[in-house]
Amino acid sequence: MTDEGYDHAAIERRWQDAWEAANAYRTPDDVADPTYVLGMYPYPSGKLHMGHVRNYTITDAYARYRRLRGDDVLHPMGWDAFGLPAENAAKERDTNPRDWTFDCIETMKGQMKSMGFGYDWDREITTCTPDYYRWNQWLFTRFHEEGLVERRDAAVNWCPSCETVLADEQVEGEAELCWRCDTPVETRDLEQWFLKITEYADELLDAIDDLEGWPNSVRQMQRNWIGRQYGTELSFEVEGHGDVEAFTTRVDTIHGATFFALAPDHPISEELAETDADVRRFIEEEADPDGDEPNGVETGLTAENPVTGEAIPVYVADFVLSEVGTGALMAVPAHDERDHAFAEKKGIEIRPVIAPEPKAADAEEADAEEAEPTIPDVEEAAFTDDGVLVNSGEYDGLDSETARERLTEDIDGASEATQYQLRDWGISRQRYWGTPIPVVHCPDCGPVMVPEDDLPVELPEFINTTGNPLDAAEEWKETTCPECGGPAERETDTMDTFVDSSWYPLRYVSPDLEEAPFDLERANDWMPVDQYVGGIEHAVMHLLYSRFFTKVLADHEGLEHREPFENLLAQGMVQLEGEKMSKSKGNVVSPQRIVEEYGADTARLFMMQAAQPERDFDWSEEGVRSTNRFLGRLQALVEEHADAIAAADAATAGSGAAVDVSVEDDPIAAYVTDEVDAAVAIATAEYDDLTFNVALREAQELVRTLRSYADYVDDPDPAVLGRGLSAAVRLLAPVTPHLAEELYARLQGMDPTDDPESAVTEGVVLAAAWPEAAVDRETVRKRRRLVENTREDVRQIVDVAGIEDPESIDVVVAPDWKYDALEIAIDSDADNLIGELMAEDHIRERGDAAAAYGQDLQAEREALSMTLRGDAEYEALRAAAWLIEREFDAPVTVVRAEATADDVARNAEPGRPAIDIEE
RNA sequence: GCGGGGGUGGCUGAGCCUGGCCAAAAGCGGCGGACUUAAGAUCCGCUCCCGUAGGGGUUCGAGGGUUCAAAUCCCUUCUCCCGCACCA
Repeated sequence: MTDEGYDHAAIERRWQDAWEAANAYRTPDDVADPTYVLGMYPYPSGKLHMGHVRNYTITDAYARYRRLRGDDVLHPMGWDAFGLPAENAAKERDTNPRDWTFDCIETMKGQMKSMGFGYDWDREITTCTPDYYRWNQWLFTRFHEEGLVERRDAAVNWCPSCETVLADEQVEGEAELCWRCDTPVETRDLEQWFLKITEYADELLDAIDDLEGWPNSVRQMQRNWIGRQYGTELSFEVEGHGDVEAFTTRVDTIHGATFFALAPDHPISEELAETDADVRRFIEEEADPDGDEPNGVETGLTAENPVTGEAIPVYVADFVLSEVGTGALMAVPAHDERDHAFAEKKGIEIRPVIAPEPKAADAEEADAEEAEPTIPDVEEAAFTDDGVLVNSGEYDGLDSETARERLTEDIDGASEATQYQLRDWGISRQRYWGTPIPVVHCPDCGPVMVPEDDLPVELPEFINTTGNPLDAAEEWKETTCPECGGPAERETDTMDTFVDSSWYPLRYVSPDLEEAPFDLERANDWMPVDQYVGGIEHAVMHLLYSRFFTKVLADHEGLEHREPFENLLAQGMVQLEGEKMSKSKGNVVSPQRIVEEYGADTARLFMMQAAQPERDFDWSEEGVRSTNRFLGRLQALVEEHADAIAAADAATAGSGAAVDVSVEDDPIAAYVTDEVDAAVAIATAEYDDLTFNVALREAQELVRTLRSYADYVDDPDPAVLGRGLSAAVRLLAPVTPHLAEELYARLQGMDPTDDPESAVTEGVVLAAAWPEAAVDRETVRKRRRLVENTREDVRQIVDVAGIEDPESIDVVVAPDWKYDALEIAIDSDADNLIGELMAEDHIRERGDAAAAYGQDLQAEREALSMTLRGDAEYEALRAAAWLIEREFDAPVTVVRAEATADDVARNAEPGRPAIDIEE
């Protein structure tokens, strides 16, 4: 690097030390309602990767921004410290998960500090400490008391490689692979602990509509996951087996049910397998629930259709899933594609009972004899839409929806039923490194909750074994029953780590509290999290479980919030050449290297200005270098002028207070002042929206303008330049905090290298206020457009007219009466605009000119919009005149139309000055 | 299949909700110029077509429609991406 580099290492170190010494990011317990900004806490895997850096730069930038705006901010960090990788790593390295985890935490914490993330480390939480996980246990017992915990024998997803059970959510794709190690998942029957999240299924689903601060994609994914369906539950009597429950959403098609199907693991199927060799062979060998082809075997039994009394054949079929509905279904080949395929294969009758709704037009034509529905041809393909019933006896002619209601009412034992795809949450894991489930198994009393006073149940020392280390910890396992005092054994399963993360935002509120998981009163004040940021991979699991926990805590613990996260941002990926960075692809860019080479500020700024936070973007070394150069130039610019600025007026320049510059005295300074306001107005709005990329572009643009000013003018006004630099530095401060602090101190005449203490205590951006803009965005937009259009017009004229070397350029701003006329035209709804205009004396006086302009206005009537007023346009153009002079190397005169010759002024309109160029 | 989000100038990508200063931001790439011994960096322009005074023409996946006016609203259609899925 060259003359433009700056000593990022020294600067970053200096300010990181300063912040730490000043405890700058501490949020005291007594603040009323801080803005709660949270990034998803990381799993301490060893090193920070780019995804982390992006995630936490977003939250840090937003937290810093809110702080500069004067908010109290809560911005904590912690560790999702339980989990399988620690166990595997411990085995590999012959250590234990605890030491390995804490090593990782130390490393990552150091990296976070070197990135300059401003966390309240006094609130740090680490889920693998008894201080934290005791509350998982406590919550488990509370859930139990409220009837939200269940122990049942369940077929579970078992990963043979991880030797543990997985939640449904942790099984990926059609191939059913373990989310961690991609091993095909097997099924096992085990006694498992479940949290009854299904009790909250309706609320979890319905409340999604109100999560307006969440991305639609995530909301939709949760809706799908919960998968609520309304239908009918009814029973078919299967000969020899009594009533068998089936669920259907299409009871209107029941007259077309031509067979009945059972899942291979349905109790009846299993019973049949014992005596029927064909059924057994099918279940054991042929059934392939993952295959595309529906397969099945006839049982020889029949089921009685509860409506028609008809006896239909019963099959065991592999496309029937025991987890869906009741594991048994009435099949209607005519109106269901899957049933149709199966019926075709087995030669089962396909009987249409729904016809398309006759078209309204047809109905009218055939009015007299009532439009007969046309029975669809279902031999080739099923007709799956709703329609009108046919071949359905007394129900003929009803529309599907009405028929469903009527049939559900009429059929004996049938009832409306709701099905969910959401299952209860199995939290048992046969692993060591997690929260021990606080249960004791007594031969006499059965499973007994560990009493609150005996919590936490702490993990024993790690034992390196192939199975579950807790099972091998004999001494630990042996205990007495809390109820009868007899000998008993501890539960050896631990909890899914998603339990830990389901309530951790609450723990930050009172991380050291010993009486409860969280301070209720403060949590009520501080929650919910105002802005949550993390990866889309948690769209369902973590975010759904957290919502569930929050609702339970609201119902039973007095929490006054039912949702944990008000606004959610799912950040995009950091890619390299369009591909996700991953170790296996070997295309990983190390944040550490970037920080060492360019500094944390460069890394942060590059990431934030590269793209909107929710978008994927490509890492580019070139982009990083150019960002680094930008910071170098900014630093040099401040350095060059700092002394003059500080000397001129430390109070004014440093604080960025309004500077009084008139266009008359110093048009260029006025232009710069306007641009400072413009940048502040826009960047502020963009920071509010978390569109850092736009905000930062504005800040960078401002620096460019300031540099042009300093270069173009012989002696730039230190007050003007100082105000601009001070604003620019603060606009960048959320993203490049170290350099911002350094430069802010310099602008106030301090030398942080000589006098770090006072620079820290007096100069910090942290203590400064966000810059204020003297204009609104709309004015900025109009002003910039005017200047830009005018410059472009001059260029065009010069170009089209072939003017080689302009002698002088006159810019004539329209007379006030035209602005008045424009305003009247916009407000007016009169047919004859000219008449209305001529009613104004001062316009009528203009004679032909007024009539001509009136006609123009009339012609574009609907498209008119208000510009700045004449004097504002005049000022803006005067201030910008230097840009034109600089470009064409010719003097530019900006005048009002009143002060110039009529023939030129005639062309001037609001928003569009007349231009006259002398060759 | 169901649900969600897209298709914009050489590329990336804003705009679309709330129609009109939108031939359409910004960045990249390309071209020209300034600076420099030179390169790099930086700065100033240009980058759909035509045009000797700011003009005109044709564009925003395709086709229709609404409107004085459509990239923006409506309908149809093609296509890409993401999530879920033998879901009863």
